[in-house]
Amino acid sequence: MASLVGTTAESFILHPMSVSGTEIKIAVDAIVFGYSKNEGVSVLLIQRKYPPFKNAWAIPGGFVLPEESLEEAVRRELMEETGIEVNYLEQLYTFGDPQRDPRKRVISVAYFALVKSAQFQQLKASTDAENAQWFNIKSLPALAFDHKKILNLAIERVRTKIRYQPIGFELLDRKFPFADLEKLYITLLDRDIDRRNFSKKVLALGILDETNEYAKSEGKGRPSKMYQFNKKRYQELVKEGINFEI
Amino acid sequence: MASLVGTTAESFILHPMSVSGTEIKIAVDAIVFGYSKNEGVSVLLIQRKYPPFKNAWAIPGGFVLPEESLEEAVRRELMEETGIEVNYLEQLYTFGDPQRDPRKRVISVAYFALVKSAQFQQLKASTDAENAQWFNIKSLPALAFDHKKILNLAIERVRTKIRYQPIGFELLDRKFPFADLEKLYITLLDRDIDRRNFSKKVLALGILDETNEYAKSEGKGRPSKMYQFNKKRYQELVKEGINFEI
DNA sequence: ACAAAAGTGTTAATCTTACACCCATGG
DNA sequence: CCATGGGTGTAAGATTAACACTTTTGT
Repeated sequence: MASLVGTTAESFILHPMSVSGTEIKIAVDAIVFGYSKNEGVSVLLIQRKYPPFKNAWAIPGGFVLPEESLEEAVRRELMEETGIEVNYLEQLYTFGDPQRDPRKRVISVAYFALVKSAQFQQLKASTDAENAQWFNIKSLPALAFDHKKILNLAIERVRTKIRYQPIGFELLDRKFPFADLEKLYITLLDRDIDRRNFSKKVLALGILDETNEYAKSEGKGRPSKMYQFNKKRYQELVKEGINFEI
Repeated sequence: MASLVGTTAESFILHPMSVSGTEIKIAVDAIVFGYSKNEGVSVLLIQRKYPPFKNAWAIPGGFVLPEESLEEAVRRELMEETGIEVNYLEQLYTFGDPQRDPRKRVISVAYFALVKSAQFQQLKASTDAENAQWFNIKSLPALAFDHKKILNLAIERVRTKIRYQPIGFELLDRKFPFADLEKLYITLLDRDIDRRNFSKKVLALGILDETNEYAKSEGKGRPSKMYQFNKKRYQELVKEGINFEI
């Protein structure tokens, strides 16, 4: 049987004693999204150190260990490769095409993840993972393997899902000015939103708590109230059959 | 390394020489839905011949072969185990909990599938797979492994998806009386539908062709026109940005 | 002629969209 | 006092929901 050295998919090396290759390896990959008001939506990529696709950018991920769940594997790999802890994690799709890895059959369970705005900012500065980097989704590099396809699916999923599930809040800080939420939706849906209609709609859902804090002004304009997402309330409302839709 | 005899997950046997068990096996499972006007929604299950869960009912599926895609694996296993060819196949979710199979680590990529009404009827009669059987989703037996969870997710997915994708047609015959479509929606959504509003809405989508055939009467009532789903037209409309929603 | 299911239109209610002015702050 | 962004209400239009009688067939 083929034997593998190392645990991350992007660095595995076929051992010289490899034989049949009938064994299928199972990996996880995670498309991590970050958001900031100024830069919009970014994804976290890592640069490969080994062939194939040496030096190409790729989605972080790696092989699943025998005793860990898929989600644990994702969180472990993200920590190892990028030093990040995500805030929201959801299974996206499983990619299993026999040719997707040129070396060997690898089936990859892809996840997408969201990080809070503050953490996204912070990570940008950290020196933790030198070969990990955020890329704005409007200017992505070429990607290794079928990672472009995975990434496109993830982007589409987030765009779609944000309209009927309150996942947008997972990209903002815990407390945020209302305008940030609006800007996030404008960015993701790529169209203008009427501020009045949007705020009426969102506030009518009853899942945002108004805090008594105000945004520190950035030099100009009226400071805005800070809001926070009330997850408990949201879950209660879901049970009562209310449905989020924007 | 553990070695496995046979290809179907529900019948695999650990070879006496098994050692470490660090190898993860990859399987596919498929929840196949059938529908008939009289019996409503059914799923296809197989009865296990080997322990664990010997004689319990289970979702059909099995291990992925080294050279086949996941979807090919599903179709192959369905043919082998139940003799069925499905009409619609979509990936559902990947189940990877380390404890889900008591013997060994098995990650399963679950699919759901839809078969046309006529084929569903026909298969019920066929003697092809003696240990395969249709069960109405309202009276399901206990299931092996975590298959109950998988099945529940599949049911939920179909119920949700039928509201925004035209997958309902995949459960009916190619030509069907309008009332059958309505009854399917009533069954799946589990609530009454106003016949006039429903037909207005569906016909307004412009994706149903009226044929010049009429349903053979079943003894009483006015015979209905037969309709058929125009998939090509639907795809054109999707490109133009129209969206199906019921 | 009656029982059973198919076919069809109108109105009220709800939801969605379009639209513009005043307010609070910093410079 | 000006520039900037925050905060807010109303009316028209579009969509959805409620509702019942006529037609066609078999018996």
